[in-house]
Amino acid sequence: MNLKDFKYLVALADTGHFGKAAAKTFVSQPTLSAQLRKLEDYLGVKLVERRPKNVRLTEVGRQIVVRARRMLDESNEIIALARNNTDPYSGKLKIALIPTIGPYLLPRVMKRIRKALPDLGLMLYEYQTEPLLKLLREGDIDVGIMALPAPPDGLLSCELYQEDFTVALPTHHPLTDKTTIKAQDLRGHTLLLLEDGHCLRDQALEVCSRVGVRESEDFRATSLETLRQMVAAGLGITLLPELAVDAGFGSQRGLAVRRFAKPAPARRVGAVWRKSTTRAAAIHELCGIIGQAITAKT
Amino acid sequence: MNLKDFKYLVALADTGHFGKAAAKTFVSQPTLSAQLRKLEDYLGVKLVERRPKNVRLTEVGRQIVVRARRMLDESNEIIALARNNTDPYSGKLKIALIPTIGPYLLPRVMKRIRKALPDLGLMLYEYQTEPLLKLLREGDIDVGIMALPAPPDGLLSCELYQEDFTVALPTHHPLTDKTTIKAQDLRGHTLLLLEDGHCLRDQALEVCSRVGVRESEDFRATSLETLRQMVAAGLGITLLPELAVDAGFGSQRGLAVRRFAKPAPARRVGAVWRKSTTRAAAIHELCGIIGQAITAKT
DNA sequence: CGAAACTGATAGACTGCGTCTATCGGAGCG
DNA sequence: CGCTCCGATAGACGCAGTCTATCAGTTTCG
Repeated sequence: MNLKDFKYLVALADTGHFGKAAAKTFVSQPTLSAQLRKLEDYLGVKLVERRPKNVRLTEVGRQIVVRARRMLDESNEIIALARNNTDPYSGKLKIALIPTIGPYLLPRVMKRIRKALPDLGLMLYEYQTEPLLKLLREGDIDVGIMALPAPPDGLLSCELYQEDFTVALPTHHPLTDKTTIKAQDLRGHTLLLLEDGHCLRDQALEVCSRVGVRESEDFRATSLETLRQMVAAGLGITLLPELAVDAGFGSQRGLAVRRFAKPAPARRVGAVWRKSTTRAAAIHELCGIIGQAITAKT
Repeated sequence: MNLKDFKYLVALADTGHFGKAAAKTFVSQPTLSAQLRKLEDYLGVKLVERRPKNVRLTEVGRQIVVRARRMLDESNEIIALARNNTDPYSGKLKIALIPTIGPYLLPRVMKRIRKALPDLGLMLYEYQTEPLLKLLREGDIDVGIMALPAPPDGLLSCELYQEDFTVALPTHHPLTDKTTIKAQDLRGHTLLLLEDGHCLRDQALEVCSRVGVRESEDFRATSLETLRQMVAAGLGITLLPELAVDAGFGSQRGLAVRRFAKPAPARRVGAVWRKSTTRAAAIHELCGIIGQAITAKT
């Protein structure tokens, strides 16, 4: 049983004439005749009544033509669906960012992306690194944007930019006197950090642990913004990634930011995707745009 | 684009595994692989993402699978539809009878037909000969039951039975004295007939015109029953086909019936259908049953 | 009433597609 | 580092779909 056979049948139903139906379907009349006979044999039912002057559908034939039409409609819809998705830069692209990047990166790049890839439907998600990687591997999302390095198994990645860490201090904190800060300067100060699961927490700890900074024991921020508020309230200091510094959410009152002395500790931010992805073209384009946007603004 | 390809695709969507999908569709793995690739090439879209451990559908792939499933459902429905109609003695059969036969023949045969062809859905209609033949030729009905001969163009027919004409008289009519009547005996009596269009009218006229019976000028009955009532009321005499005599509709009071002397004038009643009909088997069976029923009872 | 026209069926040949078996290449796993 | 699993590739084969040419049965018209 073949889709073409049903095309022939429907054409015959429309024209009531073998020759015209054949012309309509761009085959010879014997072909249509034979194929229709084959279909009738296969179904074990007479579909049309051949009459000297024209052809009339059987009762069963009529019922079957209804279904056949629906089938052909579906097939056309499939073709249309495929045609609309032929453009590799169209369709949905599911992209997840970690919480310490998303809110600060997106405002800087979304406008450019929309302009460069207007047909790309970006679906944005926010997950911490571990669940993000899990969803990525399972195919629930197409791209992850996170701190590199990413585990190499089945994944590819591309660095988008590096961002230095900065030190966020209460306005009247002694360290505000310095224009640049060295890691050792942090010794003895109380460090406020994000809760477990945020990679930024681990990165900050790695910077500070070498010089013996002690972490505030009874506090774990759930987001960078609350962390920022706590620092402004004078409860301690923290490290902020560069992109998060200028984000003008709420007021910056009570908060001072100082850069590290070169070479400043930094993290690499990149995009990660499956080797086997079908959206490589769109992803590469996306990476180019984001990289360009960040380096241009910095 | 082929239905099988979509079967492969759906199987792959279900199993997430080329080998298993191939087994499920009873082909080799390379076959399924090649056909799927062909489908992707044809549509110009990647449908599945081949991953080392299992396979995942593309976004487009998922959308297409939905349609593909619908298509396969339709095709299965078509097969089921055909299977249920494979029995030539099932399905609808549209049968029309002329008014002077239908009400008298049907009560004698319907029970037998239902018993012998329980799956045959009889659709019954009543038309005079001319419109009946028109509908028959156009395929709106499958069989006509009428007085023979039928015009031969594109039609076949089969005699079911012969029925003698009888003379219907008011109870106290002089002709009731005779046990059998000759055509000449009718001379000088007033003949009541059906309105134009009924073939029985023409048949009765043919019997009587040779002997110079005059028809009542201002009266045309619309049905045999009204005709019968008029005769019983003493307004004239008429000819009744044999089958209509014993039909016990209403009372027979005031009505006497006499047979013609042999050879009695008669009409042949038969079934008529298109040469090109697809229901020949059912029709032949039907004719056999009706013929048997009538000859058995007579 | 007979010839022409029209319609669908049949015959026979050819081509290409779908299918198979055998094998490869690559990735993950112990 | 070798084993295993999975999908892709190669090459051969056979049938199914298609074509052209022609037939057979009806209808139509001069």
